[in-house]
Amino acid sequence: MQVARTMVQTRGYNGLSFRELAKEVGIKSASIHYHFPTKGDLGAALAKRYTEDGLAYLEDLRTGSDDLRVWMQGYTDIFRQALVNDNRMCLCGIMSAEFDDLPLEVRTEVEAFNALNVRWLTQVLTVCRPQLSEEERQQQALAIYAAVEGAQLIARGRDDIQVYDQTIQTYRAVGLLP
Amino acid sequence: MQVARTMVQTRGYNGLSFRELAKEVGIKSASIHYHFPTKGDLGAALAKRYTEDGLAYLEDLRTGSDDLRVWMQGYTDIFRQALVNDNRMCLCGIMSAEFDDLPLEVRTEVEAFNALNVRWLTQVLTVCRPQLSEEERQQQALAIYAAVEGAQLIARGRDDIQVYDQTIQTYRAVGLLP
DNA sequence: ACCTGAACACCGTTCAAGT
DNA sequence: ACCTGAACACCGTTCAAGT
Repeated sequence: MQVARTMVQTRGYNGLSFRELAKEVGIKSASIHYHFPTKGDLGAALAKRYTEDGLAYLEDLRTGSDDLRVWMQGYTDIFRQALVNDNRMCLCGIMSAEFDDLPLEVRTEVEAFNALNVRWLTQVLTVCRPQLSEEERQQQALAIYAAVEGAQLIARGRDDIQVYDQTIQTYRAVGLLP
Repeated sequence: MQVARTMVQTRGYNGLSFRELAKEVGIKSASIHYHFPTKGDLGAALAKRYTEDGLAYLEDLRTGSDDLRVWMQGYTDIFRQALVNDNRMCLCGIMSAEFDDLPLEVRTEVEAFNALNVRWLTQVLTVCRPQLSEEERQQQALAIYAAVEGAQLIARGRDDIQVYDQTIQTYRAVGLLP
């Protein structure tokens, strides 16, 4: 699954190949089908674990500090890290782009990841923008998440980490990011 | 090329199939290779024309009105239109996600599209935010473009046009969009 | 319980052959 | 100038067969 995750993050769900994956881990492609009957099963499992890992990271981040700056820095850093690491993308970001090609079970997991991000960001906004209504907070959280994913997408298209850093910086300067 | 463009916008570059495309337009896949020797040639041609169409649209928009609101509404509307139209994505946005799989000639065209957007937005910012330096304007233009692409990406992942509208609205409220 | 080889219908690509 | 059929090595998937 480690290898498969990296493949999807660099080449997308459509770019993930059972045969290539099998070669990488030293078994035959038919053997992978024993563990994950279809590509959809593998994709869903990948997105599920990705979301679980993200949840653990974000929980640690929030409990490990009470500094808003640390929280947001930690948040934008995960997306930054993917780019630094071989110009990869967020697993669910790249899968969102392929949405129409995604089996139903994969879509569900991608949606769960989106929901996680919006939920976490909404909680952060509860602390730093208490004057807003819950609905306004959720909309801002969604906007922040969308903007960060967009920054990653464009920076990747340029293969330039500076594009990401400058865009995040601009989001901050303009007040979109707390 | 019309059919191919739609295919990429819904399923991505990797989801584009010569055989399926051939069936759709009523010839054999080998015949398409006569016009576009490789998939990269087709992809590059698609991105090139897409950029040309975008350029024409944005030029008309800017010369057809001198109202900033009309300009920005027109800008966010093209990206909105793709979603309304069968939940499609910006051709170059979806290709950015598949960047590592893209042949060099396609990458070049994707970059040209990015550059076009940043250039146009920078010009708009020259009018409405003249106090900024040229460099600041370019960075803001890039941030706006990235945020709009991100909004489209996330809205598509939810198959919900309201997510796009609300996110754009939030960008506006927060001052990211003029 | 886990793996494999062989088969199936797909894919991009090539090329000799047709009009 | 444009198209085609057949071949090549790829793909996900299935399944009978092995340990």
